Amino acid sequence: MEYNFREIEKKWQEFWKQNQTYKVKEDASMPKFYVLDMFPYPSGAGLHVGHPLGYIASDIFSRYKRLNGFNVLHPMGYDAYGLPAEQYAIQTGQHPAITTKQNINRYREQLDKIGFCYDWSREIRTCEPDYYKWTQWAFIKMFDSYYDKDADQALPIAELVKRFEQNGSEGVNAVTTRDVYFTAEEWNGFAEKEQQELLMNYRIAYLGDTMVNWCPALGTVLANDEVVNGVSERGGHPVEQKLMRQWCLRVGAYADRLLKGLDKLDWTDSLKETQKNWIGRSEGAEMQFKIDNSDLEFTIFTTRADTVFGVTFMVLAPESAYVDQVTTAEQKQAVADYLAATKHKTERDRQTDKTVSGVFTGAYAINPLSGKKIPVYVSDYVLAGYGTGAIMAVPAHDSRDYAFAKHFDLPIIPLIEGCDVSEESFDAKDGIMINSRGEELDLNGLEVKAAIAKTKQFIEEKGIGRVKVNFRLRDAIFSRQRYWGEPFPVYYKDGMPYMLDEEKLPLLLPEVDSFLPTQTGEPPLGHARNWHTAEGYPLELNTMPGFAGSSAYYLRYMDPHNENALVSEDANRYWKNVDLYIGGTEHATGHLIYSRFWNKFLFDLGLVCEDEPFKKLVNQGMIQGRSNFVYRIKDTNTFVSLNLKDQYDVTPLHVDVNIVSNDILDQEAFKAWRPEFATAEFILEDGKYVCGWAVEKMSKSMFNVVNPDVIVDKFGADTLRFYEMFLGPLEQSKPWDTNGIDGVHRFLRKLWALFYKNDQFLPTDSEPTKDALKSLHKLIKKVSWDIENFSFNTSVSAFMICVNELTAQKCNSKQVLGELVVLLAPFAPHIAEELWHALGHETSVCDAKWPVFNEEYLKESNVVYAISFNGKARFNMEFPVDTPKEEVEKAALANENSAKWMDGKTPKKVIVVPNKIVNIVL
RNA sequence: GCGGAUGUGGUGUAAUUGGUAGCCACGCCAGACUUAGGAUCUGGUGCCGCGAGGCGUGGGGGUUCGAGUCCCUUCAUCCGCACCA
Repeated sequence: MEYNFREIEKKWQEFWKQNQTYKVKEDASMPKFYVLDMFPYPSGAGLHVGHPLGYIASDIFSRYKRLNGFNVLHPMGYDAYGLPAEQYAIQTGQHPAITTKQNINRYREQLDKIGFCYDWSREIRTCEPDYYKWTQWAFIKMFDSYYDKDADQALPIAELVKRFEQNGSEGVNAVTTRDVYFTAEEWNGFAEKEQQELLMNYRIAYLGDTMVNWCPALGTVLANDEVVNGVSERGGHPVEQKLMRQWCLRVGAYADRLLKGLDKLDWTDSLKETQKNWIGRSEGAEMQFKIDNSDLEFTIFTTRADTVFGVTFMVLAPESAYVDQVTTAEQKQAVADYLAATKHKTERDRQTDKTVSGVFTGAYAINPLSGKKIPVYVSDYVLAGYGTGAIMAVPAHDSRDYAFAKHFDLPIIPLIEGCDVSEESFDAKDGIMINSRGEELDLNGLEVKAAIAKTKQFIEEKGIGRVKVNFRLRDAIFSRQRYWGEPFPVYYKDGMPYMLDEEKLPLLLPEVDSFLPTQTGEPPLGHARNWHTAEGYPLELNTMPGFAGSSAYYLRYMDPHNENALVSEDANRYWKNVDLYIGGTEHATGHLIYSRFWNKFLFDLGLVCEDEPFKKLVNQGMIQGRSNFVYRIKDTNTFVSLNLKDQYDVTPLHVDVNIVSNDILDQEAFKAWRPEFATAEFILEDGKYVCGWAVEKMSKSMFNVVNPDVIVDKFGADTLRFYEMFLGPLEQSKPWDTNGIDGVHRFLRKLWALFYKNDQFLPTDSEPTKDALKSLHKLIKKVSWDIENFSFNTSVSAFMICVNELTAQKCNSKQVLGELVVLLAPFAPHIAEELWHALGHETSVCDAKWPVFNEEYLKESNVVYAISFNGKARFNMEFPVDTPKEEVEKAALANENSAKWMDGKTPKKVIVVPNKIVNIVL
């Protein structure tokens, strides 16, 4: 019997479906394990061979855990809202729901062929109402909550209102957009609208004014990467910075917890580091500076409080509210011109353009410690979004301030002993302070760190500032002027937003005639008819961004059909959180931050039992494309093989990798590929046409996309699964190279040959040999360790070695082969299932037991030691196992060969190494 | 600029975590059987050298009886973040 993978794979995929082999239920008698893949956005291009890499790894791990007695939750679904479907809709008029559904069907078909153990009864799609109902629901909860700093958690806004009614803002320590103070009397006297506006300052989901890239011609907000040189990437329309009222999530309130939570997680250091940088905690101080001859004062943030005596000017961000207030009449025009100029720069331009620019406001501030008068400037190197949007400039010790000071010829005062600031600033935070004595504060002679501490203490005592921790992490902008996204459960009354009743959820995405913005510049939902509540209040026109639906999806898999809750308490208690999450590193600062935030919020409300969603996270590497080239002799239709091409004047052309095998071109397929090549002629080497190759991104335009279906059809799913793992370490990026897949396929055939020779079934009930048990147990040990440590590529090699050994031994023991099949099941489930049944088992190999490793089988009767002199191995000696070190040492020295190598010298030292080496140092 | 990673045969990689570097494959070479199949099997294959032997993990230095692995330094490549005060 031949290894007919097509028949085998079809047969068992059908069997698993019939028997619902992969369906899981909560079962208190079994330990749970939750393995999750980052769910895909179903794009029109379908899966290429790089996509399943992580899925295969998680599938292996899931199956392994199941064989080890765990109740494994391993679900799959689709992140179905997104831009490409909408853009396709704009171009073709095809409704995004239709394209999305088609794409999902295609994905599913491709996934099914690979033989994953997903429980498809738990599938979710973010664009389905029974799913996005819970996205909308969570949004309402966020709207109805505020972040209490004393409790260090989110609390119901209703409780806050009660406190306002009794005591006003007094004693409330909450995360806010800006500081506000009012009494209970004032609060109770406010009209409804005023109260709502004040509460917006506290809500976790709030309407806020944020700076965006606004493109008036397109009527939409653009992301930074959609803007090039101040114009839109599509159409070249001007883009400006605009303050827009948008829904925001107060992610910043969770900054500290998001940072601290990382310590508990089993993530890679590099990923944790990326998140740490993104959150960007920095300790410093806020300080007030008064404006000369005015009651005005403004606050700055600094991490270098010690350098306050070196402040020679102040700088405000162009967007700072202080700018208008401090600018003098004489400077009004100059400042206005500068602001107009910066307005047309995108944030990205401002970051790339390092030339110094700025303008004097005419105002002077007073240094609160030295009493000196210092000029106040406006410059776009100060960001409105960080700290207070204003800085004290210390040119001697900050390179940006230094550049500014040089440009505007402002004084530079060195504050650290021995530093040279004639050419550049001295930014390092160490040294002894000088030039830092004021009337009340003297920092001279102190180390920088001590000086920072002393200054902080001083300004707090004097009430001119306070210690402050700042985060780089900003609140998430949550509005998109798009159609294909979750509608907000929001309506407007008197210009203020209100939430729909939870019973009214889901608020269905309405039909529209056009997916473009309206004539008046409203988002696409402006086209919807009857887009208002029953009472006639207008509904929100924005939709939610991509990360909304993916933030809590992992919870929904626990209880996907629950109509009354996102997840029931029981299901959540059982499954808790994700034990293993596998996905790309590109989500490090997006999805993985938002999702943690979203989960912590639900945790605060007591709705979920774990405060971190993903315990262990593994990032699989990207699979790049391996392009092939043919070389056309210029102005001809003749193509020359790779190693002869230098003899001609040639143009390399990309050729479809699917008509090339092991870099040999299929000439007939090439002629049929495109009409212009039908008459192609070839100059061959050794009768073959050899193609060139290069590693490039996998994309249609490079003709290097390899489709998993094609591989499955040619070699089988088990070969594909094995080969993807064999390619290299999971976390590493690597090019796909179909060359080499033969080796893995050959291995599966060798395995098959252990069971079948012609039509004869080889395994018998014979007693396993010592050698066979040794080969097997070596494999059990290796594969178990490898799977636990995600070292799948080395496992594949171990399988090959084991099968080679068993073949050489002519092993036919059912016992040994049976255990081998179980070890194989996570990697190559189809062939494993087939052989498992061939061995006489009735039930699925998925329900088998993982073999138990027994050290005894690996023990050798004799041990060979390499005898080395000064680290160089010279000859071998054999000892019975467990010979004491001392005896080995003695015997080695007494050996006649040793005498030759020692040449009469006395050894200085003899070391018996656990690795069976005796090193004699002369 | 800051941070993270990686550097081993012609190629993908491995190395019991400080213990004989190159496992397992691809490719290549030779042979067998076939003979148009990109099939299968066996053997060989780091480099230099006829050889004994020598040299070899990006380069240089160090620790050690012993270094791909640890330390210092340097180069190269890749990936994040980037005027964050």
